[in-house]
Amino acid sequence: MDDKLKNPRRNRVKKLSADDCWPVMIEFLLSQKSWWVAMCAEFDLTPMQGHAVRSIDPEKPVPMSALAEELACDASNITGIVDKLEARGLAARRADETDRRIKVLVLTDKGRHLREKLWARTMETPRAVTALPEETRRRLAEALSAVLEERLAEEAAKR
Amino acid sequence: MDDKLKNPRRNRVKKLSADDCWPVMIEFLLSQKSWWVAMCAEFDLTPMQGHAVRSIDPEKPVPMSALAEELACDASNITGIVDKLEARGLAARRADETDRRIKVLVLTDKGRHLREKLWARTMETPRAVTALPEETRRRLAEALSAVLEERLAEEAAKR
DNA sequence: GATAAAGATTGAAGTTGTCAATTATTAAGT
DNA sequence: ACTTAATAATTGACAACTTCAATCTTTATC
Repeated sequence: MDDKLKNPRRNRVKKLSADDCWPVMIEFLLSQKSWWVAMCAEFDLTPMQGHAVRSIDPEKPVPMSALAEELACDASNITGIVDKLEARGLAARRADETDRRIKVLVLTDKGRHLREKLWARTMETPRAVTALPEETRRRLAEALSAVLEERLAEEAAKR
Repeated sequence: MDDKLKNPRRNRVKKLSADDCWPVMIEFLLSQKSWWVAMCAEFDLTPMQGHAVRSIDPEKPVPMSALAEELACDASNITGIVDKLEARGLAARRADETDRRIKVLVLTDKGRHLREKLWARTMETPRAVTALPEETRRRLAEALSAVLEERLAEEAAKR
C-alpha cells in the first residue's frame, strides 16, 4: 500500500510532472549516503577531515571558528579533526596576528597536494551522469542550480 | 586561484553548460549534509533509526540482514539500532517461520504511525523548490530521474 | 554425523555529534 | 583603570555510528 516510502519512484510513469521534483530529489539525496565517505576514504581521510581539507583555502588562513561554521558543527569537534590533520602533516595551526585568541589554519605543501588530488577525484563525473544526453545534463545543471540559488536567497532574506 | 574547490559555483556565469552538471550536483549533495538528520530529529529519531523506520515495510517483515544491506552498514550496527526502536515500542523482532537463524522486523502500530508522519514531513516540498517555475521543476525531475535510472542500470549490469 | 556456512549478537576501538566547563584573550561599561 | 562581558579554543563526558574480530545458534553440505 505505502511502498512509495521506500522508493518514491518505484511505480513512476514515464512522464514526470513538476510534483515529482522533490520526491526524486529525496531519492537522490538518500541514495548518495556514502559517496563522500568513499571519496575521502581513498585518501585515508575521514569524512570530516575531507571537509576540512576542502574548506581550508590554500591562499587564505581560516580561523577554527570559521571552519566550524563552514562544516556546520560544534567548535569542539574542530579541535580533534585538526589535531589529526596536523599529526599527518597536512595542516598547521598559527597564531592570528591581530587577535591572540584566534588560531588560524593553513595547509602544508603536503596538504595542498592532497587537497588537489581529492578535488580532482571528486570532480570526476560518474558514468551515470556522462551517459546522459548533453541537453539533459545542461538542464539538470540549470534547474539544480536554480534550487541552490533560491535557497541562498532564502537564507540571505532571513538576515 | 583554486577557490572552485570550496564552492564550485562561486564564479559561475549565468548560462550553464552540460559540464556544470556534476559540479552542481556535488554542491547540492554537500550542502544537504544535515537535512535528513534534522528531519529525523523532529521525531526523536537518530538518522539511522529514521532510515530503519523508513525501510521496514509495514506489509512485509524484513530480516535484520536485509535491513543491513538496505542501510548499507554492517549487520552488527543493526542490532543496536533495532534495540532502541524496540525499546520505544516502534518495532518488534519475530522469529522467521522457515529459518530459525533469521529474525524479522515488523513495525508496531505506533511504529507505523510514526513512519507515516515521518514520510509526510519528508515529502513536504521545501520553498526553494516550490519557488521554481513549474517547467523548471518538471525538467529537474526528469533529468535527475534519468541519472538515477542510469545508475540503477549500471548496478544491474554489474551482476 | 562432521564440517562448513549463514544470521544475529557482542565487545573493542575509532569518528562524529552535543553539551557543559575551563582557560586565555579581548571588548565594554562605569 | 578596573571590573564585568563576551569571544576563541580546548577539554571531558556521553551518545550514536562505523568497522572488525569473535561468539553462538541454526542450517547446509559432504
